[in-house]
Amino acid sequence: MGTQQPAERQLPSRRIADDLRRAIETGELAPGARLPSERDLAGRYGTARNTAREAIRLLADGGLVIAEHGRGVFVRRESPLIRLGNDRYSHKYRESGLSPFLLECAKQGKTGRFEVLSIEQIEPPAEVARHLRLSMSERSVLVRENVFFADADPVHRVTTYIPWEIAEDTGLVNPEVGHPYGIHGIFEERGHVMTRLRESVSARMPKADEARYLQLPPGVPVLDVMHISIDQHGEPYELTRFVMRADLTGLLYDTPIE
Amino acid sequence: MGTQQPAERQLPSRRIADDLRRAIETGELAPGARLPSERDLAGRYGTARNTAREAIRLLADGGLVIAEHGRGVFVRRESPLIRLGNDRYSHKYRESGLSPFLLECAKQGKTGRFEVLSIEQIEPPAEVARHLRLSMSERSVLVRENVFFADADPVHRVTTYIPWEIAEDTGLVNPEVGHPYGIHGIFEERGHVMTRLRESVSARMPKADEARYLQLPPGVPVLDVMHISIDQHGEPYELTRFVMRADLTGLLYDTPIE
DNA sequence: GACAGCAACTGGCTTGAGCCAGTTGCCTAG
DNA sequence: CTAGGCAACTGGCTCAAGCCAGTTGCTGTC
Repeated sequence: MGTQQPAERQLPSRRIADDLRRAIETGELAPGARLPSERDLAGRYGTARNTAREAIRLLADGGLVIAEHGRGVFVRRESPLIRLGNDRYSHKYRESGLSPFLLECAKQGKTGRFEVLSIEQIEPPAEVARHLRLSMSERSVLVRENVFFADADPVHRVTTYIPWEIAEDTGLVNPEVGHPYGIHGIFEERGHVMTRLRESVSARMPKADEARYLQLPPGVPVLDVMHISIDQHGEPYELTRFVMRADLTGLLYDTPIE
Repeated sequence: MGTQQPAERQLPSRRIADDLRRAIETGELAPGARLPSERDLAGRYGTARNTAREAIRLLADGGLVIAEHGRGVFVRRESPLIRLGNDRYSHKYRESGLSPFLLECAKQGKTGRFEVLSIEQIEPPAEVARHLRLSMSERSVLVRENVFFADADPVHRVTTYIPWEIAEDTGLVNPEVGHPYGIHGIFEERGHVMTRLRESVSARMPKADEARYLQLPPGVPVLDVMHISIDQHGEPYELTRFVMRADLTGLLYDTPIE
C-alpha cells in the first residue's frame, strides 16, 4: 500500500517471543539449551510473568521449544516437523538458492521451469476466503495457475490464492514475475517469515483437465495437497493447491520406504 | 486396565472445554453456531474470564472452534484439521479426548473400531531400523498390524513398528491392549511427549493383500503415509505406516477444498 | 557412603482487574 | 429515508498476585 508502515508497536509477548526465536535461529540458544525461566524473562522485559509465559507458549506452539514441568523450557533438539517453508524448505532455499522443485530437478540432471496457465482476479470460493480469513471488505484474490515441468515433462499444477492487496504489493499480478526461489522467495524478500502448513492431503483420480495439463497416462492417480502459508503472527496470506502425479511425488516429498 | 480411575479432579479450564466439546459433538452447538461469550462462560462456571478464555483456546488449538475479534467464537463449519505431523499430536488427543480417527468417526455418526491382524516380533527391515535408530544389539521390533473400521467399512491399515523393549514396557505385545486415545494414549500415560513427523506421503495402486483387507473396489488408489514418533529429545520410538483408501481420506485428513 | 528431608528452584493454572480494538445495531439529526 | 455517531457488545492482551506440583541439589543424619 501507499501508506507508510508505522513501525508497528509490537506486543510485549511477541517481542519476547521474537527475541527468543532469533536467539534460537542464530544458534545463540543451541538445541537442548535451557531458556531463561518465565520469572527471569518477565523481570528482564519488565512484564508480568504471564506475558513471558505467553511468549514461550507461542514458541512451544510452533514446536521450537518444549516446556518441562519443574525443569525448564528447552530448545528442541530436532526441527520438529515438516514445516515446508520455515525449517526445511527455507533452509534449502537459502543454501541452494533454488526452490525445492528446481533443486530436485537439478539433482536429477533435469531442467525445471514453470508456465503460467492463467492469472485472474476473482471473488474466492467460501472455503478459500475462510482459510485466508478474508473479511467481507477484501473479498478479492489473485489466482495464479502454474504448471511445473522437469525438462519437457509436466510434474505438477499449482494453484495459488493470494489476497489481492498482497498480490499487488508483491507484483505477483504480473505473469512475468517469477523468482528463483519461487513465490516464497518474493515473500521472504519482503520480510515475511513464512511457515507452511499442510492442511490436507488426498489422492484421487485426475479430472479431465488435470489429466490433460499433466499429460497423465491413464490409471495414474494424483496427489492433491493443500498448503496454507502463514506469517509469524499466524496470519494466513496464501493458499496453495498442488495437484501432482502420484508416481512422481518423490520430487516434493521424501520417497516412501521399501 | 484393571486400575480404578481415581475420578481425577478436573481443571476448571478443561472442564469448560470438555463441556463445550461435548455440546459440539452432540450437535447441541451446530457448525457455525456462536459459543457463549468469554464473560458469559466465566459467569456460568464461576471462574475468572481468563479461565474461560483458556478453555476456548484449547478448543481453538484443536481446530474445533474459531474466534473472531469483536464478533464471537464460532463452531467451525468444516471438520477440523488433524494436522498429522505439523503439531504436537498429543495436544489433539487431549483436546478431543479421542484419537483423531475415533473422533472423526463419532462426528460422522459412525462407530470407529480396530481389529488386530497380527502381532509379531521380528528383526526389522534395514529401513525401519535406520529410522528408529536401532543399534545392532537391539535389533528386535514389535510389528502390530491393525485394520480400522468405520462401522463395517475398513478404512485404513496401520502397521506399527516399535522397539521390542518399549513394546514390552507398554504392554503393546498384548493384542488386548487398546486405548481410547490410540497407541499414543498409552505412550502419553507413560510420560512420553510425542511428536509425529510425517516422513513420506505417496499414492499408488494397492497391492493384492491391501485390496483384500481394505475391501477396495477396483481402481481406487491408496495413500501410503509414513510417520515417525519422537519424544522430547528427538529420539524415535515408533514408526507407523498407514495405508488407506484414497477416496476416504477425509477420515484422517481434512477433505480437500472445492 | 547412603539416604531422607528440605529449600529453592522450575513450569502449570487460576484469579480479578483493566484497557484496547473490532463489530453490531440502534437511535438521532438531517 | 439516509448517514453519522454512539453504546453495548465481542475477543485480545496485559498486569500482579497467589497457590500448586514437579525437579534438583544440598545438608544433616544415620
